Amino acid sequence: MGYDFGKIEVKWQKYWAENQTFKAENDSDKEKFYVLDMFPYPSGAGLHVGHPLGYIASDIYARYKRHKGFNVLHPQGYDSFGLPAEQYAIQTGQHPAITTETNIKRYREQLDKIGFSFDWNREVRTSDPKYYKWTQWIFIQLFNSWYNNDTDKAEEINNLFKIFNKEGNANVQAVCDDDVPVFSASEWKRLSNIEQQQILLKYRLTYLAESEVNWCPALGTVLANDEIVNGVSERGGYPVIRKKMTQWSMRITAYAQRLLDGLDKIDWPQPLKDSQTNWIGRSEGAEVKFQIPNTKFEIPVFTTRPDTIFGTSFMTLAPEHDLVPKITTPGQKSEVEAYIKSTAKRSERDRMADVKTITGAFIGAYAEHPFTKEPIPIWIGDYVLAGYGTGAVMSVPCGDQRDYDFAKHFNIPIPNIFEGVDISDEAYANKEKTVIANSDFLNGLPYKKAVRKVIDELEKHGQGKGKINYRLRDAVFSRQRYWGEPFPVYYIDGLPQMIDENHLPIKLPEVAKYLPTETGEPPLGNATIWAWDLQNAKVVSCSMIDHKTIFPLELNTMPGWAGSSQYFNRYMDPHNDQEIFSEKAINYWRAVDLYIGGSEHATGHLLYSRFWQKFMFDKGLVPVDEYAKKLINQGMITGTSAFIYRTKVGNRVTLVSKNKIKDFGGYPEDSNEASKPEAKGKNVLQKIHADVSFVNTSDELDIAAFLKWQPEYKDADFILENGKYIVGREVEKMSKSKYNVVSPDSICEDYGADSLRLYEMFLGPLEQSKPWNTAGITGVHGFLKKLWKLYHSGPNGEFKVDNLTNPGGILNNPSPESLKTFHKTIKKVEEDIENFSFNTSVSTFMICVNELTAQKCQSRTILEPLAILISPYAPHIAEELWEKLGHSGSISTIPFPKYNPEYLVESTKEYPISFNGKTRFTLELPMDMGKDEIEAVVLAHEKTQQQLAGRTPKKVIVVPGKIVNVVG
RNA sequence: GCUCGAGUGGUGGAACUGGUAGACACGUUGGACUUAAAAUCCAAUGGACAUUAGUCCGUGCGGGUUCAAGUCCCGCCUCGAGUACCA
Repeated sequence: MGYDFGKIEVKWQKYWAENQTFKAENDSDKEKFYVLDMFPYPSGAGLHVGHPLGYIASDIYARYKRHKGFNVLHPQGYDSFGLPAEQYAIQTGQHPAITTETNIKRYREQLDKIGFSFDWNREVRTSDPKYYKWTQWIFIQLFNSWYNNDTDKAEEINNLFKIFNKEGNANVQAVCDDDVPVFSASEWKRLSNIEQQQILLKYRLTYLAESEVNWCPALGTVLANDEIVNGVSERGGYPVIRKKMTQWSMRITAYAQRLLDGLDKIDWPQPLKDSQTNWIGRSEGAEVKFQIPNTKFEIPVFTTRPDTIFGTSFMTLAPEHDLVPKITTPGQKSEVEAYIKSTAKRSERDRMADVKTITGAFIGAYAEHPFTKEPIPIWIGDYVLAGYGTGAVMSVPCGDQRDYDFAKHFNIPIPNIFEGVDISDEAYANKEKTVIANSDFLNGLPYKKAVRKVIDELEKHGQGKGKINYRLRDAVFSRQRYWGEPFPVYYIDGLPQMIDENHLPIKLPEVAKYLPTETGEPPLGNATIWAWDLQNAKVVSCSMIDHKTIFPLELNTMPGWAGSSQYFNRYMDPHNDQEIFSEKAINYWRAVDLYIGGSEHATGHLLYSRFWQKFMFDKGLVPVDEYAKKLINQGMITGTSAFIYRTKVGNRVTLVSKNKIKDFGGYPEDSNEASKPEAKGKNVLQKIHADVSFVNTSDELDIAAFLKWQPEYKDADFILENGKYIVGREVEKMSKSKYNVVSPDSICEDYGADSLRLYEMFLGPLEQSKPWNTAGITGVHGFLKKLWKLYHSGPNGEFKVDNLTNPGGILNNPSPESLKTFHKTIKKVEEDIENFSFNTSVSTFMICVNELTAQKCQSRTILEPLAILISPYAPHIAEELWEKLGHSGSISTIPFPKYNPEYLVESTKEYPISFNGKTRFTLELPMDMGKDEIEAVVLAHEKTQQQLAGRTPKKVIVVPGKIVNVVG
């Protein structure tokens, strides 16, 4: 009886589903362990073999932890709001909910075939109103909060309101908009309700504000930076302009420092931490105020080099800076306006790509140096970004290369304030070696001391202060899309109001069209019913808006990251319709113990979700402020594309086999030869992707199948080698358009899910990216067959354990060498799982089974625990063998075997001995011999004596079990 | 440009704190069993000379530390990922 993986896998998958084998309880005496995957977006293309890599790794770990006696939470769900479903809807009119449902079904089928131990009772979908009710709920909590820098946490907005009533805002240390005026309690009370609300909005953790976005008028929507190529939209090639729009934003900047500090507490990959650190971009320096004489204006700038303040020879503002129109002199007006117009046309990307060209304009105004009181000309230039710092810089050309280049270009003086440094060719930016000169009270001071001194002086004169600036910006939270969470917001007199929590969720309305309306309103503007009836607390028809009891609703939807920022906590109590999760559930599960997912979310999801978690922590809703203790980034699995080479001979299309190209007098179009000028007019062969499913493991193309797929080559000539057409191979990203996609379904069908699981792990280290190559799977598949055989040694292939009652059939006493083999394996496998070295443990299994087979191991004492050991990796075959061994029920919670160190002790061990790194011989010594004893034996050894030739050894290096080294 | 990571056979990759480099697997070659193929099993497989027994060279390049370096230090080269006028 052979290894019939198909039958076994169907049987056990059905068993697990029927018996709810992997259901996690919120009530358990066992210790908890939470293993989380990043939930997938269910795309129409289905899964390819690259997708489940992380899921397999986390599944192995989850199953291992179950064997170790933990109550394991291992959930899965779908991040089902998103662009592709909406694009599809725009093209076909098909409702995104329908395509999403279809895709989820397909995903589920594919996932089930791989045999994951997910607790599907806890499935969540971000597009499900029962789920996004709580996304909307969190939004309301954020709206009702402000960030108090004194207590360093988020607090109720009502408290702020009370403080304003009592004493105004002079003593409030809050993270808020820059333009909040200082007011007293009496001034506050004199404000109208609307004015008060407008001020509170500047403090709320989610707020409405004008921000600059990439607007594509033709598409009628905002585009992200990566949706724009060379200044035009990626889709359609329409022009994109930068435009100010009123948008919802999240005040993530309030948490910048805590997001940085938190990184020290969590076990995440260093590169990922680095990229978050980078993204937050903390820099220390000072804010300096420059007055503009004879006006009420002052320009604050941020600088990391306040020590160079006496080197300031001009100021530069971002072209979009608010003050520019106000302070430009009439004589410069036309030039300045022309410049602003020309920069506004350039997209962010253009600006980035073209950093070499120096442009700018003098605006005619002068600021006053805070110390020397000398006039400083004010320029605008697009090397200064509106969104960073204050959008203005004090330009110190001797100390900053960009300022230097700008000064050179516009003939602005470059005063030197560094001692003993030549700045005739370039700026001098080495802070550590800086000694300041020509700088009044700073002369002779090194960088650090000078910085401190300047900040002291600035503060004394009210001209500035020490400041920490962050690169991180508040996150824009509005999208002009249909397929996302609606905001629980309506407007009275243009002011946003939260819908009462009791009326959530606010469900997405049906719309006629999924594109934004022509007036620029988001798709929800196309809904026939989409307004808020305050009295009756329900969504009603647009035509009835009277602004008295019926009010307009927010038409934007939330961005993709909204739904994924708290899903890990919702899994703990996913069916709770009273609370986002119960206190009991969150206090039991607390945090994710192991999170596995891709590094592409480093500065998106993984940052936003940490932000929300910290907010939830401040509100006392969660017990920990970092939700994932350990995180692992699995690498990408790339595809191995296949190419055919096409050319024309006369009028005939000719396809040339790879190794015949040279004989044919040609070369592939991307080869070195083809790029040389002499290649012109020579025989350059076009490379065309062939579907990898028509290519066998020896790179031979199945011509018949290929022609069926691409009938246009029916009449082509094939130039073969040895009767075969050999394709070219290249590693590329796995993608439909490259015809190199391998689906897990076909692998499961041909080799089984257990082979797929083992092979994905065997391919290489989890965190590395590596190419898929189906050919190699025969190795692990062969291993599973050997494993099966190990348990089936009878002459007719009957199960070996059936012979248990048959005298002489089964030896219950394993041989010492089998015990050694097996206990060695337990130790290694356990260590490997704990270190996430899944690839090497697969090798360990292979060695183990090979050795046990060679040793003719027939012992139940070994074969039983071996099945457990292997079950996290290959659960189906393990369950089947476990059953054949006479057990009922699932193997999944049977305790993991323990190794006995006694079996690992070797009685003697060969110790290689070397002298001066050259001469080597070995001694056989008992394993348990101590250091001194070994030394004595080594010295007494005849050969050692010869080698030492009468000299006394300086030292004997002993590493028990490893090596002995004698230094003569 | 900056930050991080990686360079080991024909290929994917092993090698724990420096301690017999190339585990395990793919591929290739030869053999067994077969009418044949598949499947299975056995053997060889870093390179060069010797082909019994051995010797020398080998972890991107050049130095260094050490009895001993893939591993540690210094200087380069190449590739990959992220980020980009951040004042």
